[in-house]
Amino acid sequence: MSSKNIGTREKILKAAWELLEDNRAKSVRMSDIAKQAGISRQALYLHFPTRAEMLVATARYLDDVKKVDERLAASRAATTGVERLNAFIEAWGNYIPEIYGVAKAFIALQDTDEAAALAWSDRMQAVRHGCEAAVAALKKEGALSPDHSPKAASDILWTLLSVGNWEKLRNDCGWSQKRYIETMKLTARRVLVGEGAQR
Amino acid sequence: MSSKNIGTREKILKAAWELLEDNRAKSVRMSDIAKQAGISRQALYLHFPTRAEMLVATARYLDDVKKVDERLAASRAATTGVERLNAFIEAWGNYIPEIYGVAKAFIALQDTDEAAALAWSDRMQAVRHGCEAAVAALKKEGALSPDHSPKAASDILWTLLSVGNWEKLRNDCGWSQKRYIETMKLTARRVLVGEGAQR
DNA sequence: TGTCAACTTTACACAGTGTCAAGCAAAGGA
DNA sequence: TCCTTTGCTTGACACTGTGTAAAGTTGACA
Repeated sequence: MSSKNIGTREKILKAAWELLEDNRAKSVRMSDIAKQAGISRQALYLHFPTRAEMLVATARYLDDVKKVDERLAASRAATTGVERLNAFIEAWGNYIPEIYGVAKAFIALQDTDEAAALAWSDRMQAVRHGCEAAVAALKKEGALSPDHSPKAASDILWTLLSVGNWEKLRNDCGWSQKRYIETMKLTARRVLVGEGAQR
Repeated sequence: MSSKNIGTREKILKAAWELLEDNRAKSVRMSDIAKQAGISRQALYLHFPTRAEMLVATARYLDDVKKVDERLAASRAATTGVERLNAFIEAWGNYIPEIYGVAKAFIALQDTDEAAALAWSDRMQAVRHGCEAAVAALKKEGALSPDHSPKAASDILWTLLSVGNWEKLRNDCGWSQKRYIETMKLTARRVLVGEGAQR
């Protein structure tokens, strides 16, 4: 044990996750998390100095449990560029609903908390690398649309696949998850892949 | 005069706008707005019962000064569907930077304040109607891609043109406003317009 | 038996929103 | 001229949520 009780720390992270998961939008307070974890509010501060750092830890915990990086990396196995693009969209797009609660809390914190903003931007960079890899695969086989440089194409794909867009389509527009994935695949292909290599 | 001093009310709205405009991200407090308007914090509450209602009024004031609805309506003058789509993207896309400060404050409020959420969603519905009109124009001349129903196409266009996407591309990806507009036009065409009628 | 770590309880400082009440100054009747 | 109303000021305070501080409890382990 490096320090503290490892069990309590995990209880906290799980509690935070659970609350963020279904308490959508409503602010999850430190006291709520403590109650959920079955400990005192102050014990929380023994493990995490601030709310922001606790959320960062929660995000890491989630990534760890859910294995995002592995899932994103798996999309690299596809042979053709388009297949790879599809695999990446599927991997990330299906991951979003699993982290949505935590993601939303992070996005809300971005304006007020420097550390949280940094942590979130770091996680989003991982997604960006996935976008860049998919675009590079297209480029390599000449399938990338001549309208976009690889950087521009990555920017577009990254923006397209943002949590905000997922939220809008699923919540505001009432799309199903399946439809979201399929439309994203189609859209990405239309925008990024050159006319000759659409399929 | 219905009540209160109309001059002070406008001073407040202008002050709020100015602060939201360049105080990006940093939270603009009621006391900050009062100071900027040259009145006491309490006088603010004589005009607006809550921060949320003040922001709603600020948004309305902005729309009034900037004439969004007129600008969006102007895009309906275009003859062909694609031209209309372009005109709409240009009108709305160039409006975003002018309201970005206020928009951001609203988006931040969405989770905590019901009234603010409603007001913002109402404003976004206006944009949505513009999207629907542009899509309908495409559909009418058979230029709408067979991949999408009018509703789906509107959803996609609406999502594409969200403030969040503008923010990501301009701030995180470093795009120029001109580039944003041009790429959005191209993207919308690629995604929404059928193969035969791309230009 | 003593000590240490993890946790509890209680209390408080601080920021920001929103409320309340008393006072003040100018405009405009009667 | 006095009186009332309107729009504002000043100052105090309640409430919520975060984060700090300190003293007390409990159980493990040596």
